[in-house]
Amino acid sequence: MQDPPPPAPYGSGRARDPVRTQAEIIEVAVREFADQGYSGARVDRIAERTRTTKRMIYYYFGGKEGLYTAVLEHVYSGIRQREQALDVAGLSPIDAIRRLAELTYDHHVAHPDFIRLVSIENTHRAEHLAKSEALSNLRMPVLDLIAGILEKGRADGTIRADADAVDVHMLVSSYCVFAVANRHTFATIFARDLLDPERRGHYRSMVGELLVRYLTP
Amino acid sequence: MQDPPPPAPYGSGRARDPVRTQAEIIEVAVREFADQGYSGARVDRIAERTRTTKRMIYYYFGGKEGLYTAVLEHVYSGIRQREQALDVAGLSPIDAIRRLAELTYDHHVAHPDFIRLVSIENTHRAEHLAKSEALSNLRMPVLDLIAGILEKGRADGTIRADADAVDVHMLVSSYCVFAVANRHTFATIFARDLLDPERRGHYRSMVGELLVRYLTP
DNA sequence: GCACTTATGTACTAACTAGTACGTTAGTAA
DNA sequence: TTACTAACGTACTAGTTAGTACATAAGTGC
Repeated sequence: MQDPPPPAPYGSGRARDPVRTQAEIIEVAVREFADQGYSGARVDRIAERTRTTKRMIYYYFGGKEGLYTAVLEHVYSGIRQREQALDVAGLSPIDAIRRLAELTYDHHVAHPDFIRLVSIENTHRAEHLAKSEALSNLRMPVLDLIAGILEKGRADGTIRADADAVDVHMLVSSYCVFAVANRHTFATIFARDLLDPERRGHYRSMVGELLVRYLTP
Repeated sequence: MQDPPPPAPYGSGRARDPVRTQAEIIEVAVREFADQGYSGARVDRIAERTRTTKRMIYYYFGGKEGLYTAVLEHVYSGIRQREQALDVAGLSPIDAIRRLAELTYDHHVAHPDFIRLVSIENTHRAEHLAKSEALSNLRMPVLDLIAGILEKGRADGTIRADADAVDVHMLVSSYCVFAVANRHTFATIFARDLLDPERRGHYRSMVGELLVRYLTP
């Protein structure tokens, strides 16, 4: 009698809800893969942490690799959507670049799982990304935004003529990704936490200034 | 009779050479861990690719984790030694910074395994680095070099007063690490290989210019 | 040439892990 | 209400993988 029957957790019987089941699997899998890497992630552990079973992972995603690819597609579609919401209209080209750099910094700091998954995918030489049709042809909207700013700036002489949109994106990304992706080894060796809330403002304005100085003629 | 005895591969009997045995294990393990990540690496595969057996890995390194830590210590000691050989004497502070940035770029491009292992260690939140006494207290010599350059430049007015050595190192690292670490996802999505030999010169001078512009008062 | 330590090889195991065979229930359309 | 399909759960398996028990040979000191 010290063994009361466990209450049926979510109503009686099974709650059939394929959309929620898949969403929940993805959500848990994002964390597991971001935390443990592809090889370190465990399908059983993911299943445990959902309200469904391992069987459903195989039912919906085919297997570990399919689930991982779905996770990549999920997080990339997230950043793509947020990039489309970026707004720098009404700013001068220089201010627009500064704003873009700072917003990118904010975004990356706010989404470490995305950065971790990108690092992990690079460890595997982006082979899953390349295989995914949904992803390998993905053009990121931020590129068009940058190209527009640069063009305007070149026209009014506030931005150097040889500025290239992909390079600008690379500069912003490298700075923002590093702070998140290499946070732990950097902190261990140089005793400085790049994401220390007290230094956020400093590092945030730094990337803006870095880009502005680089792009000024 | 169609089964000729396999020739003893390396002289007759066992060649006892503990130094070479350990060195060979480390060398093979660097590649395996850099290629596959910590969880993806296989102790059996490492053993296969050496002239010794798995038993020796456990004899010398205690286990997979000990071997991985030894690999980290090995590659960090390598970069530390090469940093000590950096020579920017006789250059103006500005030229010294430019040179330092470009040499760091060259170094990182030449040692992708190191960058990959750092990424992998960050995936695991630098827990092995932190545990290793040999590594967690490691001060990188490049920091003193940068500090010296900045001090000289502040004195003669060629470098802004608020420049910080750790931040400068972070700027250089972020750029150089990104090109190697995120090469694959970047190439897949933006169709540009950051390590394309034809673009090396461009990206090499870019990091120098980036730093010089940022540090100019 | 003998005792002892270090280095090495072979063969094995316990535990884990991705994946599956098989059965069952909930909703749906007729 | 019945036949059917999509969604789900349980119990299992085959293969892998880190780690070990045990035996043995190569040097070393005397």
